[in-house]
Amino acid sequence: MTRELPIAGQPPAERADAARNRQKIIEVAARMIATHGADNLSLDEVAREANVGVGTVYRRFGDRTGLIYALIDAQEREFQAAFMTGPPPVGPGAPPAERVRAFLHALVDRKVSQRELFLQLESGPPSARFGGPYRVHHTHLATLLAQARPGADARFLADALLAPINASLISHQQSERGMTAEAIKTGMDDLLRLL
Amino acid sequence: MTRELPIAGQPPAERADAARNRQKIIEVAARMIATHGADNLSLDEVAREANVGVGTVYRRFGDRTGLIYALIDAQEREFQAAFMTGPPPVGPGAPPAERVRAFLHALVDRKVSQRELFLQLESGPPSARFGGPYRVHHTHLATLLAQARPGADARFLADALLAPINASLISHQQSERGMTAEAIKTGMDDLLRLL
DNA sequence: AGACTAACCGGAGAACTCTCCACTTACAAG
DNA sequence: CTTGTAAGTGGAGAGTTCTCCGGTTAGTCT
Repeated sequence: MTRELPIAGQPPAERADAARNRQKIIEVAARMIATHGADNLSLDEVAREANVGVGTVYRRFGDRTGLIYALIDAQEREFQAAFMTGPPPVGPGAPPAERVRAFLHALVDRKVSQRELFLQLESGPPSARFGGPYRVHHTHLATLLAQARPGADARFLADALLAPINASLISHQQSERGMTAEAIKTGMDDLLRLL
Repeated sequence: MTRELPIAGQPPAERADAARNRQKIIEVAARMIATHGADNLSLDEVAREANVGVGTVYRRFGDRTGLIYALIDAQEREFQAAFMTGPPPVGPGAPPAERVRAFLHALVDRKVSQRELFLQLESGPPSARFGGPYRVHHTHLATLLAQARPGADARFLADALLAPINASLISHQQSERGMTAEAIKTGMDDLLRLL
């Protein structure tokens, strides 16, 4: 008897068939990326493989970037929970400067581990790059920086610290210059120490 | 009698008809961008407008990004000449720290003034983003930084300073947060002062 | 149960980027 | 001037992303 009760002023819940399709599409896309790589992901092919029309994919996810983002979303929620309400040093409790450092390290790890997906996401339209997650990261970082470095332009500084942690730069540093994730984190530490 | 003399060991010069077509394509593309915006540039349409097959466009410029780059190239050459051999403070003669600052300011201006083109270029494949110009800028900046801040990891630092000066972030800062080019330069100055 | 309707579905098709290759042409050499 | 050929040409077509909309269905209400 788990009927969906209508909630006043709430957008109507997703229909059961639609939810099934969304799930199926995400599964298929994840599988196809695992085998063929994210840059060869064709939404036509995803639709075919999921036994769904291509229109359905677009209705559910808006565009290519939207689907990519859906694949990132689960980890992004975890990440946000970690720095908003999780344990120190990344969560509240530690001194701001330390939280900044922990946050940037965690972000580097995140970009490295989902490198391919972020590469796709970041080559989409700017709205995708700076919407949602970026805004949250930026606000969070700017708040910490305002505490750690009163007087500085925290918002610009946040942009400036976030900017080097982008998938295509990291990818370039790793493949073209042989840097490891650790080396990148060390670099960020140096940068922070200088500040 | 201005015949092209063959130069030993040199790749053969571009044929006259090919040069004409290249020129025509660039002109048409520039005009179409001026009227319709860079993100609505269709290479099919450029080809049609230039009375040329689409194959010719691709033979000349490789891909979409290649054509975009050709439109940026003239100013890029000027820019590189300015910081390699031009007058101080951006050119040689001024102290390294000052040259760094002048270089970053000039780069901000450049990205702002050709914002649309860079936006296109930077949303292409990473090879386009970090090929050619980036490599030159990075090498130049790293060299200056090695002099100005001996002991620091100049190469990483160069990446980190170049990263915030990217077209889509700048575009976002301008349109979404109302920052001017001056505000961005001021922010970079603050960052440099902290270092 | 039956009917109503908002949400959903699928696939044709428009618009684009890029590849391929049979044909054409500029131009250096004889 | 003629000729050989490397360079250049153009457009058909493959493979994408995304839009549109007539037909279908899940879930609710009586």
